[in-house]
Amino acid sequence: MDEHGTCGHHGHGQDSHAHGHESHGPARTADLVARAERLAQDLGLQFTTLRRRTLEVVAEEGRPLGAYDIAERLSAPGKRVAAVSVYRALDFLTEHGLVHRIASRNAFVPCEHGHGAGESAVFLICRSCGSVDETISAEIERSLDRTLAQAGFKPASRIVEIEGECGACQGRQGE
Amino acid sequence: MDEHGTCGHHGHGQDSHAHGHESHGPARTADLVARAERLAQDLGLQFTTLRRRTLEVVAEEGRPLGAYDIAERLSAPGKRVAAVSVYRALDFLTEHGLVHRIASRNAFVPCEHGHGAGESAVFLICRSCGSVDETISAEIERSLDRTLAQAGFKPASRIVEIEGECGACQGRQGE
DNA sequence: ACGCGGATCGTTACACTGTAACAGGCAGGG
DNA sequence: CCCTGCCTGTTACAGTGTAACGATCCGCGT
Repeated sequence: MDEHGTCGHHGHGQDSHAHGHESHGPARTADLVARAERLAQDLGLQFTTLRRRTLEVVAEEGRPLGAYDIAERLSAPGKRVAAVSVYRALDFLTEHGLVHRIASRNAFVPCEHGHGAGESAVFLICRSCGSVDETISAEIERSLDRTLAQAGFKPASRIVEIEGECGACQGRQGE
Repeated sequence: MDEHGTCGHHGHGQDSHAHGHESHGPARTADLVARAERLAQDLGLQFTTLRRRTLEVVAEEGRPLGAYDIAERLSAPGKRVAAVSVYRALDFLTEHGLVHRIASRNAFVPCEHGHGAGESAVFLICRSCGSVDETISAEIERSLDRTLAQAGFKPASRIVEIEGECGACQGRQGE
């Protein structure tokens, strides 16, 4: 159930295509942790060990992780971490834009660029390799804002998730 | 936990704003059932009693219903309908575009306009009254298509769900 | 030092969401 | 009639998420 096939993408970065995640690994993780520490410092919040480790686990994995998966990875033979604790840590992390929740998968991914928590992202979820690519398009935001204004609707949070096949997986089709 | 406050909306229907659901009631229900019967006729599918009643229940309610809520409404003192049966009926109904699943709520709403199952809709979910408004914007679709093409991503299904406050609820704020 | 309040975390219990597997029922075709 | 395919009923179970309570830790004012 693992084998996440290193979906390379390629992203000729137009329109602030903010990913470039060959090997989601430790680099991004360190960035995220640093951002979290700065954020906690500035706002007087507590970036506790559990929260840091939760963030690290999510960031190391290159694809969406369920809360129970995270709990499992955080647990050690003598030291079990309950899912409920992970949920609380995830609440904190999502509130401050450090991780995103993928509603269509009940899973979580690290935020792959430094946008504030208020912005909206588009998630491209590959059905073949399971990778998630986070992009931002000002054009989409504009169209959405226009539609929302027409409907007299005041948005609080936006969920845009596209399922399909990523560029890398279209090459090795049916393989 | 009910009290769905009759969120009237109003929708000055620009950009194919396809709702107009003052009182989601029986009218829409009959339309949907008729559509389902035609569809089943044409494709040689079975629009069974369970599927029809499930569709009716979803259509009568003006807001997202969970599968277990539907099961409860379909059950009678001596005749219990299991949730798993409802899920199967919902699978059928969603596959053919008669109802939509709201991923962020794990709930289902009737399709409020006659688009084919392939199209993509934008769901406006009100946090105050719980109503869901389904709209379609060609502009948003174009922006999305452009972004997806740029990313080399081949979409299969699209989820666009905006949470916030609907026009009607903004009037009676905090009330 | 002491107590206090607030936030975090551990633990248990529970509700809700969704699927797998198997058996019975029902219609249509040979 | 039997066989086949689809739908449904039933049970069991896995996965997701929250409520509630207690313990702990930490900073703060006295």
